[in-house]
Amino acid sequence: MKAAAHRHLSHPSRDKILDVAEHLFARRGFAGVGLSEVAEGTNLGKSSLFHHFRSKAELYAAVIGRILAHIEATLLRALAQGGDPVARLDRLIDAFIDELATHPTHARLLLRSLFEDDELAGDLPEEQEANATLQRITTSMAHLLREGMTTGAFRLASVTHTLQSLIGITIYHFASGEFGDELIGRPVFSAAEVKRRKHEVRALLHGGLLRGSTT
Amino acid sequence: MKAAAHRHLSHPSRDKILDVAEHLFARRGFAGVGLSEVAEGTNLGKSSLFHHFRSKAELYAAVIGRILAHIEATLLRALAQGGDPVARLDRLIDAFIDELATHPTHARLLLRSLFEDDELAGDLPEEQEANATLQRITTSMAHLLREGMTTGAFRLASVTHTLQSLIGITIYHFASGEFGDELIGRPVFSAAEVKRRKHEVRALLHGGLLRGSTT
DNA sequence: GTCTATAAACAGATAGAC
DNA sequence: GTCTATCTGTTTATAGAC
Repeated sequence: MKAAAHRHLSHPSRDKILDVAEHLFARRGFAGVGLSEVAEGTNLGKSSLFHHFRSKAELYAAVIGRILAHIEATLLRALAQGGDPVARLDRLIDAFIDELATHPTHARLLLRSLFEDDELAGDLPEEQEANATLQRITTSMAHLLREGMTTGAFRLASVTHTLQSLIGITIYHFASGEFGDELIGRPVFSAAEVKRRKHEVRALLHGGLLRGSTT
Repeated sequence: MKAAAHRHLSHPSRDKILDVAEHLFARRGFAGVGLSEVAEGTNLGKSSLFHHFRSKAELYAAVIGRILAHIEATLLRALAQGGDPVARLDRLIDAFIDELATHPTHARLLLRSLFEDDELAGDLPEEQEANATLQRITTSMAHLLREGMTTGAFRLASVTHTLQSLIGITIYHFASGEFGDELIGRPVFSAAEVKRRKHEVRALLHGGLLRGSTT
């Protein structure tokens, strides 16, 4: 108990570094951010960063790990409330969208961590823990889909492809930045558009795009 | 006529640079690629790159512009074949998926160009032409959705949110890299999985995820 | 159109004082 | 735990010979 508790104690400088790095990495990615910028944003010297993180890669992995842990907690809380598969899926999507809308850096970082696999070697313990968290998230979502299909609540489909579609629909939208804002016509992160997004995604998942067809 | 034709003449070195840069930028993004790598991959000296492109940003914009032009041509060809809105949407999605599957760099570059707006200033003529192409693509897709909704072929929904969903479902999947491969269990770009993707996306768009509901 | 050489700025990381 | 100073390598870009 006590051994794990240190993770949640506040380390002011460390947390400040993580906060600043999270915003910068979300905007410009791993390679696009210099440690001098991070130092500047934290009012610390560049060298002080290396007291808290051994390398830039470790800092990046820590940022990703922190948001994945937060997302996992949010989604598991939504799933744990029970109900039939349809109710749980609706709640899961709503919770996911709320999470991404509340933390505008998360969608971009999540998307980057999924397809910037080339930037990191993958050998740091922080990266492996982040990958494990990601694994657990996808596994619980896949389990829900599988259950819904066996009980007949969901149409029979490929679980993994459906999972990819859910990820694409939810995460991409909140990562689309200026393009999304201009396309939608209002800020993607505004309260009204977040509410509309939930409604639109739910409608698409429930009934598809076509009218009155179940093909 | 003759004035525009020079765009399509072959400029061996220039095209080779674009090819090499396209692969590198797709993997590691704008900031993650050094011009020395591009030079190495083309068997040219670093300085020779500056004879063909004024700056790294211009090279990047040229890469993005080239793939956007290719995608626009592909999608317009699919739309031009006519038919009712449902037929045209199905053909559009199939053509889009085929395009992304045939050119594995495109999904990542497209996604990056949508949300790496911070990396480029946006003032180069190459960037503005790329943005105009992107605008035309989204406009024709929006037009199709609007037509389908007014004729009653599609369920009434937000055109722009539906557009975002279509983009997320199609592009993200082919940009998901190792994560996607591991989730699906087979290479996302394998012929069998591309075929399955088309089928799964069509099923989701036609009937949604729930069984026998049209809510 | 490609090359060598070089400039000038910046990167990540380390040493050691305080 | 933060600092100054420094090392080493790399970055984009330019100048000018061929």
